[in-house]
Amino acid sequence: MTLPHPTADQISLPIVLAVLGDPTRLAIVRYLASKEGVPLNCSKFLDLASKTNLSYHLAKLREAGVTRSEAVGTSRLITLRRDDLDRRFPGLLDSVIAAAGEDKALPMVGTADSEIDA
Amino acid sequence: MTLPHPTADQISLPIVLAVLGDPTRLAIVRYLASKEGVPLNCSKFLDLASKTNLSYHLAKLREAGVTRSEAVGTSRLITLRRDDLDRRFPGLLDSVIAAAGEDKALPMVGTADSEIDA
DNA sequence: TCCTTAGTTCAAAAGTTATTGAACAATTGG
DNA sequence: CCAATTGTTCAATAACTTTTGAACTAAGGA
Repeated sequence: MTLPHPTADQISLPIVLAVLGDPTRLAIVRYLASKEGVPLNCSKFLDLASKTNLSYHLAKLREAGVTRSEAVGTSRLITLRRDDLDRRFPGLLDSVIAAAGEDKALPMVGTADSEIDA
Repeated sequence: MTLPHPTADQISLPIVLAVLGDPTRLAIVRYLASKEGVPLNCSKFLDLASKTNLSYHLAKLREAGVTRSEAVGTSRLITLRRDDLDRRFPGLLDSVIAAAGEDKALPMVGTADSEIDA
């Protein structure tokens, strides 16, 4: 672990909720949850936002304690902090992810808007 | 019901999360949940914020579909939309409220800071 | 070494949200 | 009718957040 992460007990509920209250970040978390166990790098999310903007959103998720980012070579391997989140806020992540799955308005990783509009 | 409320299926997950991601609003929801069934008026929340600011936060909660405000005389009776929220986002409200209950940093209705600091 | 890939940082601009006070309505009680 | 109570609206401001592009670092491969 290279970048600054809060410890499990530093994770704050309002901050987590605010961070998840952004459609781009919610889409990232939803995708991470769907690939749980598989560490993903930032490039997976490039259809959600620009590289710079992704860097910003991924930092927000990391600083809130929602994700863990590990530097490996020039990559960042990003994982959901499910263990810590479940311990701090039992049931929260699952209900958010389930609800996000029902939300047709959320952006999706791997679903180019251009293909839909075309 | 007098003021504009979204219908249950208009309630949006990111908006609900963003709205709950504010400590003042989270404290309001936490208190509403603790008095569930009892409609409360705005004055109950005056130790959280000024009257004007409360009006703003209560409007946000209402517009997000988290609360229902009914005009009765010069009062607004405010209730949690638990039924609609549970239907749309099963488990979400309960896990948020449970987590908020553990959060010592959240402002509290009926606990004047002045008394604590004194 | 040079080039590419992966991602960060910085500063600026744009947009949004929160907070305030003064002025306003609407209802209720005297 | 008058005054008090309850809460809203409005405009201003302050404070954040998001987005952008250009410049940067760091690792890895040819």
